[in-house]
Amino acid sequence: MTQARMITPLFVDLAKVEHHHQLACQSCALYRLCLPLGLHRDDLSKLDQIIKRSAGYKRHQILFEPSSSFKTIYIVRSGSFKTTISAADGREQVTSFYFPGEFIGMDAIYQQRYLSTARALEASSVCELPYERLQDFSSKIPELQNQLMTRLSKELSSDKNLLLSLGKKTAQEKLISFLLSMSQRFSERGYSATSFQLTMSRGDIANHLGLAIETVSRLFTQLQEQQLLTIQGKEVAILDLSALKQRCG
Amino acid sequence: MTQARMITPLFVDLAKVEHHHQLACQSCALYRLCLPLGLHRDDLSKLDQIIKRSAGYKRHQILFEPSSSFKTIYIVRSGSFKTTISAADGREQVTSFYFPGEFIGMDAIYQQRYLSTARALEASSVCELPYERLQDFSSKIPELQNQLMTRLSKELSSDKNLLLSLGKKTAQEKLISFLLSMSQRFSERGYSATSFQLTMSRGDIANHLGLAIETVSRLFTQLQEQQLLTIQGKEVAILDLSALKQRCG
DNA sequence: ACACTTTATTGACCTGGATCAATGTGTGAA
DNA sequence: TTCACACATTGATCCAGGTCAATAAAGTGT
Repeated sequence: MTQARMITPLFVDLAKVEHHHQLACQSCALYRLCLPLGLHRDDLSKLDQIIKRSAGYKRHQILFEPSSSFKTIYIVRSGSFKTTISAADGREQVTSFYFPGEFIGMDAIYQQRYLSTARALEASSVCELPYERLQDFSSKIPELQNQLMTRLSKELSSDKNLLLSLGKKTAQEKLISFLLSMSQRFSERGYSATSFQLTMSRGDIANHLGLAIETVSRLFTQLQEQQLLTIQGKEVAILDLSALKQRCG
Repeated sequence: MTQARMITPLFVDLAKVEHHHQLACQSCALYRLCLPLGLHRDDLSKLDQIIKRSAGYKRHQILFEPSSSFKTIYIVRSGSFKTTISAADGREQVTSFYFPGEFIGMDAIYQQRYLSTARALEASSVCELPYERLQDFSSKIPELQNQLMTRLSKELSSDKNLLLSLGKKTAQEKLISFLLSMSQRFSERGYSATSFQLTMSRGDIANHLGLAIETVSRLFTQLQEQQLLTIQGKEVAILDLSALKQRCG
């Protein structure tokens, strides 16, 4: 989500205000995608007071890991993150990518312990929601409670769709599904649905989809040969969105 | 979860009361595993009034599917269920199995539409929680709200663990992880951790783990040859639990 | 007890994608 | 600008697990 790729006004102000850590939700460019949506004006300003705007995270910097104590749910403010879960022997699975307005760390509510490790994919920043205070608030503000449940349920839905990909789809279908999901998320954020910059490496994509790096690389080449997209480095241009939709299973 | 396999007092009364659809939560044998845990006596009796105890479902009967309108979250009262999610071309992925005390349908909160199809694996029954009324209640009862969030988060955790299995584990590790998860869930419910009856078919297990039926069958044979367990039909006896734990990755 | 259907096992063979290996292409530090 | 190192592509080969095929059990209804 680099500044260079912005094509609509939604994020125009983000660069300017990036350093104003205590910017109120009401004037945040993410308002339409974020938690406060649907909250009353005065509820929102109360919520505002418990939210801490963090300093930035650098590429590869850890936001939390299983050894961190769970106190906070994070919302991406700018940039992007990945979460990974580890097997006993160190094998890792990239479970999700997160973009502005999305919540990270909700799987820690059960067990009060982060299940996964979250790392920045690029220079990024987050808002921190102290979970205990969020609980207090949401018992007073039904709409907030509703938002939290909806977000949890949304993550559940996307994990279940990924299960379908991992369990039943071919390598090509997996990669196309992934690209379409990226396309949709960029477009929801006011960027082009057909031309965007991936923030994760080929290795991250391959791992996330249960494939080898080489397979991902070959598939990109193949999709280019079929004139469905172009890709150079991290820059993707989708040439035939509907053809891709037909091939994703 | 057949009556024949009960070995502790936890479920002793369940057979007798099975037909009392309006049995109160307070006297339900599932109390310790279920939603009401931690609720005050009077809150509980209020909750009781919005819960509907359903009639039974037969093996293979559908509890809900994506075309059903979302109004209800279900809790398994007896028996077991599976949920499947479908690709456009009809391929299905078994996303979860559900046992007594577990919640089905939480992925429908986002979008207000069931994402998956839920089917009974055996003769089963559920409690129905009308979601709207549950929302009203949980804004008055913080502990209930907390329970709901925790359940959502728990399902998120187990889905993420399944992602790790599907993405990074070998066929044998997948099957062992699955058996250990079953073992734990039976044991939480007062059944033996080492001797239990699977309620799902080989096909369901294979599908859930992203394997072919034949592979599952061969792996069972192989694990028997290695003296780690015995299996005849659906009856499993784990002979060396700790050896299995070492091999699940 | 019977026939009939569904589910599970076992063997033989095949293939999609992994692995191994070599080379090419950024990209950031000094 | 150059070095150094991480990341990406491409080709050759291999194998875990899938597919196909043939029985064998285990349910299920009559």
